[in-house]
Amino acid sequence: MAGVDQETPRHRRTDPDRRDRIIDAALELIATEGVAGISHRKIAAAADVPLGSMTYHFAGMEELLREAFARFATSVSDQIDRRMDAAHDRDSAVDALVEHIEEDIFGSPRELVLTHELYTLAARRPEYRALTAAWMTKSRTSLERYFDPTTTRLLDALVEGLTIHRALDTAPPPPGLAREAVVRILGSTGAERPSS
Amino acid sequence: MAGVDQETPRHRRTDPDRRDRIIDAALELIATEGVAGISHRKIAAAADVPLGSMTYHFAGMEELLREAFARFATSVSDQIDRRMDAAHDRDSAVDALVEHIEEDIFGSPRELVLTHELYTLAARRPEYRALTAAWMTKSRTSLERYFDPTTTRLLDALVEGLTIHRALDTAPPPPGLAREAVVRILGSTGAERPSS
Amino acid sequence: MAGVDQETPRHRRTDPDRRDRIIDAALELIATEGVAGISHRKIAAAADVPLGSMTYHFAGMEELLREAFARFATSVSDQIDRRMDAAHDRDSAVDALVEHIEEDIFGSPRELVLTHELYTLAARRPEYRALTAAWMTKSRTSLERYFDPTTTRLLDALVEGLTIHRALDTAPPPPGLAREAVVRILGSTGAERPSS
Amino acid sequence: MAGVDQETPRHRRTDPDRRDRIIDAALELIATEGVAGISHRKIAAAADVPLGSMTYHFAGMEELLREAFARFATSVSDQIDRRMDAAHDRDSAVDALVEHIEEDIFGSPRELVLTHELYTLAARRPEYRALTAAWMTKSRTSLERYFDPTTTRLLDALVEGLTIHRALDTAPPPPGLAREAVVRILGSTGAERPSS
DNA sequence: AATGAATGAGACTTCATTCAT
DNA sequence: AATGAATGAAGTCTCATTCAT
Repeated sequence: MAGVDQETPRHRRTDPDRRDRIIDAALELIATEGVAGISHRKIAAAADVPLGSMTYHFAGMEELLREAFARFATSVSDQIDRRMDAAHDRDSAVDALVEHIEEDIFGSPRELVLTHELYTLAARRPEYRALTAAWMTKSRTSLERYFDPTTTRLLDALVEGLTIHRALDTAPPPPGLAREAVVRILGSTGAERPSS
Repeated sequence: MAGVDQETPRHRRTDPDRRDRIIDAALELIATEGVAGISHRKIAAAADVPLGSMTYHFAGMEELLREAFARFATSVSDQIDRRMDAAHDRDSAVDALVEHIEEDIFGSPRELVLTHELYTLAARRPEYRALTAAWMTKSRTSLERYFDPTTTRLLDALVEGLTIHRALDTAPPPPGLAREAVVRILGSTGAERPSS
Repeated sequence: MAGVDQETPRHRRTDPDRRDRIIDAALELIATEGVAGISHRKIAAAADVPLGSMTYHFAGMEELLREAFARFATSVSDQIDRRMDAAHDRDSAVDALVEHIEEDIFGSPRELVLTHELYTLAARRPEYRALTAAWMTKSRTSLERYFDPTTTRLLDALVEGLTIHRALDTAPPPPGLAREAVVRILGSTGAERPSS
Repeated sequence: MAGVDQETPRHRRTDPDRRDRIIDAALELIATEGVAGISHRKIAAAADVPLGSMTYHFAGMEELLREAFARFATSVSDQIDRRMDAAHDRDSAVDALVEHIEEDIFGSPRELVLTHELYTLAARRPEYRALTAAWMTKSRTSLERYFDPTTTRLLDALVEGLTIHRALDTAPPPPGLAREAVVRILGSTGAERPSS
């Protein structure tokens, strides 16, 4: 199947990467210019596909947008999952969480920007809310390996708030803030971490 | 000559509210259609001003956008300020905070949406980050009447995270979550407050 | 449905002369109204193509302008070439040159005007200087069939100067001026040429 | 009169420099951006006068353009006049002429460009032809101090042609070309200059 | 006499989509 | 199945001019 392009098949079968390439290009372009700045033309050029392909593969910009953000939400929600996966106990989970807050998002403008683009879409439209809700569910599932449901919810919200404030402020937060936050949310529930 | 124009003056020469009306119309339109969906034409129509007015009063869409969000940020950051203003001690401040989380934002799709549009802009561009940073500063100043600086920062971040998760989830959060969060952040610092 | 469109196909899909027609229309409009007076709209109307065609076929007004003047420069530089082609010896070449000065340009306001529009562009921008330089090279090549290089250069300059002064003066020049000029430039070089 | 601005005259008399400043600014802007690129706005900004002044002082762009080019034509035609003025005999007049060809115009993009803008206008419209005709008349009068009328006309045309070709070519002309041209036009009329 | 405010017209360009192939 | 050609609608912005002051 794959890899038999050379022998001139009578009917060139549909190029399976085409769609993927378009979606990736769209995502990159959204990161750069915002949802407000994209267009079929720009995406087609970035993906190096003919303009006509765009409306052939996707019914409209709407559909493309939805698929692009679905891909993004999945990929980004894998992140905290991997971090929690790598942790082996509550203590290292806390460390991982702090690192996540302090590095993952601030370290990547691309993700920061795409996250907000998605939130903006989700704030207005239920279709996208499905994406953000699934993302949250996945985050929480990851966290629940080490924390009880309520603590998990609070930690999840806290991560969100700290991350956003870190990104949207002009001055950096005081050092150690993230850890302090986590410690307070944890309170006396379960094993307490001695001051690191 | 032709027509019945007598009542309306041919040229509305003086209209000092013009600029303001345009800004308000822009904000309303952004709430409805998003930054991606606005245009000079639509805003002009909504504000009932000639299209030519748009670039007369604002050097470009950029300038209009910036002024619109400046107005929004100011108005919305007054909100928590007023809530804290109305509180008279730490306990009622906590109550106010919980109410703020549970009502202010979720209660108004307009504000939720505009907030995210602004965050998206701010994530990409420093000019807008100035707006969000000022907003955060104002929130914190309000909170610092009742809480120490570190607690304030954490509460502020928590409010952000809980609000967003509330808005971007498809299921409502468990009741009492906001209060539980605040209580944990407060921890044993200062006044006791028995578990609600 | 409404109207009597039956005869005309709804969408004129294939029209291979489209680009050419636009260039011609542009040139004619420049002759009439000047580079300062043209616009996509006017050219589109003159060429009977949709406005949207303009930037579809040409990346911008710049590109259209360049192609239009390239066409013009080529067509006009063919002129003296043809005249020199028709001459069979030095004497008839001189006659042809005099006729060229006295008739070709003054005889056609269109060419006069377009020439100056091109010169104005070339005075400011190297891209257009490539056109005028090629034109001059071609003129000189034509003349060098009958005259040595230095004489050719001088004749070429003289033709230019006399033509322009003829066109930009309000009174006609004294009769015989062009011939006198050529005779002087030729001087005693080569064949004598008895006073006509 | 001049210099009594301090004592608050009851009625601020019309600022006599205003018109001049506008004309100069227009000329400079035309040199930079071309007739095609100017506008009331840009000129007003460059002259530092209110936009409203423009149509107050000049009936329209037409009038301003005419005055600007009248000023330019006068100033530039003074140039050769001064050169001929400085010469004291036929030989030094020839030297001055050669210098004029080789330096005056090529030395100043501004003048080159403005000259062509004027020629372009004159090629199309008689009003501007009056300007170019007067300019030529003045040039010829200057030259007739040293040369007979026919020679003058030919020299004048030659200067024109050589200057233009020098400016519109991409390669520089062979050295000594201008002098060779003048020598040939002079021919055996009057005193001949030995090859320098 | 002079000008700031305002605007309708029109400038160039980009766009999503359609259609014939 | 896929796409190059084409276009009508709409985008932002600039403009000359008018008018009230």
